[in-house]
Amino acid sequence: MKVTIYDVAKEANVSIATVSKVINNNGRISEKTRRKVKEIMLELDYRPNMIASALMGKQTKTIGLLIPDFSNPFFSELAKSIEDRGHELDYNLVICNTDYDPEKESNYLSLLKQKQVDGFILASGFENLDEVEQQIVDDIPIVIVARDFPMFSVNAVALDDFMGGYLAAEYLIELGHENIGVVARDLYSNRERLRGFNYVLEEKGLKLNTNFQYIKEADHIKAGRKMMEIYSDSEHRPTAIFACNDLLAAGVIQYAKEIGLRVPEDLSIIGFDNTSIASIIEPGLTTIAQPIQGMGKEVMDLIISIIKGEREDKSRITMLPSLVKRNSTKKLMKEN
Amino acid sequence: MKVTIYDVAKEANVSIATVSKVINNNGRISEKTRRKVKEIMLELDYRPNMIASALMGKQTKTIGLLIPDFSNPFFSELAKSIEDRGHELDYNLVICNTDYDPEKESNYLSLLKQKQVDGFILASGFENLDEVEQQIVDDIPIVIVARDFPMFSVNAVALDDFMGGYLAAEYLIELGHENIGVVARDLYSNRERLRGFNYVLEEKGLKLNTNFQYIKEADHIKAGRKMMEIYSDSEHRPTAIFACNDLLAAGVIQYAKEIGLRVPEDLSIIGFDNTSIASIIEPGLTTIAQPIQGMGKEVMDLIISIIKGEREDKSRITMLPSLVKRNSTKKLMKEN
DNA sequence: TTGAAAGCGGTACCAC
DNA sequence: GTGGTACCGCTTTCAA
Repeated sequence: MKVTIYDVAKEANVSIATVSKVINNNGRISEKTRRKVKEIMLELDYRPNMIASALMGKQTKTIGLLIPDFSNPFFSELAKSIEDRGHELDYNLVICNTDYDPEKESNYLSLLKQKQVDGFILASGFENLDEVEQQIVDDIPIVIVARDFPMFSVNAVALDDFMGGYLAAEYLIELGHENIGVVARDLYSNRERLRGFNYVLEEKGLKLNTNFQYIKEADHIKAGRKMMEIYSDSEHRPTAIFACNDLLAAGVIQYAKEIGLRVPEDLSIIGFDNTSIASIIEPGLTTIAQPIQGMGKEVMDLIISIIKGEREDKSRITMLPSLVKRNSTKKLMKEN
Repeated sequence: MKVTIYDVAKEANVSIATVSKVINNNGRISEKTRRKVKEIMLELDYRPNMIASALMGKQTKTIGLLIPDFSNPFFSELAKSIEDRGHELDYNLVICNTDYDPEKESNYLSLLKQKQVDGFILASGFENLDEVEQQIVDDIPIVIVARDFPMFSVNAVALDDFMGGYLAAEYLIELGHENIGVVARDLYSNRERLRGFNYVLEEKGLKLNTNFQYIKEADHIKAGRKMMEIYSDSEHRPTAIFACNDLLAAGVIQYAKEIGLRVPEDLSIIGFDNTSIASIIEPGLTTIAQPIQGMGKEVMDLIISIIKGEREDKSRITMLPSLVKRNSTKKLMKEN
């Protein structure tokens, strides 16, 4: 049978109250009994049952992480960095894959609430924030990561997506491109990137390639391919593409090569995220880097400080993207 | 305040015992009271506190998953498939990234035991199985996945690694290659793959390229590059490489291209796992496919049946690999 | 400084 | 059928 606080108490000739105090390091205990009890705990290899203490209102040291899609390296790398920080701080993660499905999202939310997680980190879709607001009303600590919602009062660690799009456009234009296509999903973050992108274009008196449309496909590689197909079939094929994540960019590159376009000579491509695939594919992908490590750490630190009640006010931490140049982009050669 | 079983009982004018029976669908209850109670539960939006019932010995419906490295697509895809099946069966996953670190492994194991997870799925290193054996003694359900330990009596869902290596060798030899290099880590699974590989070589009277050595580097891409560097610097450069996972293969391809080798014309490469990166990189990677989806489902089903006490005996489910041909391999052109 | 006892929110046995 | 009640293992107040 598992050893409980009673076993320790009996063995040490003290009450369970006393044992509890030495476990939690509080209350007045003589140095002598404290040592004695500690000794017995070691001897019996006693591990407090966290379930029992959670029932008394203590924390479960467990946080729910909702992720839309594990198989996207951006999210798995983000999850890894969050988990890393959690491990340092002694928190575990219940990870849920939501497939961008609102129903799954709210199922998980209520299920994990039943399991008394200390808080939630949402990296998920949640285009509809009603559900989230409800949770906030219920006073569960929540932090949103990698997704910004300027219109809501939620704690968040987000990327400056506008700036990301801005950087991408700026660079492509600097390279001389004027006919540029975008590949994006109809998500808030992507819309922001697009907005930043268009901002620069307008500044320069340029316009987005008219074939632009939001992709629907769930499989990003395929979606990238498909969108590139649309662009390449059009009369005025873009000389450069800005893809709103690395996976989309990979799809674009694949298709471009298949139809005989050289990257970057015939087509420059810039991605977003700077996940591991950016350096795996060929040519190396120029991309807008998200500080994934940093975001993971920040979001974990933020939620824990909220759980511990260390902050009253809501915070929004905005991280800045940066341009990582590799070989998928090149100065446009004027054909004349 | 959260609504408890007492609130429901009071509101429905019954005892908590009755409510409990309704919740768990057991005991004799009149249809009338059952309906009444259910109605009240809905009305009050009552959610049983799983912590409390866990304390009474019921399951937590939570399983610990130990993974060595999230950022390896094989593991993130495996985790995803396990999570998927868990979701269907109403189990959550606490996912832990162990970085192949034995200390982290045992930390997590004991921590999650304190949290009363119903069982463990280990996809982790655990070259040293002492720890695992200890847990088995403690009677915690454990299943090992993607790692076989023929010498231990543990439940497992594993791949036939020997056969994987066998298939790889067979194919390369069929293509006419005779000087073949291997890239592998010193892990049980990799050793098995190598053994299967060598088995075929010997059959054909061939021998592994003498520059073979186990890689040490944690970063698989880099490790692949480094190993390819060793092979290419040697006098008798192999005409084909068998890399024990797709990431290693990607590294090999990168380096090969950088030094001007054409893949597959000058060098054929075959990977292992058939993760998403096999179709992302260029050329598409010929690889030995692991049935990741299937393994995820099997391992989840297996652990749950153990948890439910539906099986007495230990089982070892062996899944079979298959060869997926893409463009990184080619018939050897005899130079004469 | 220590310990008795009242919970926390359920489950399950046993009377009625 | 239904309800009283003793737990599960721990925390916390309060008295001694």
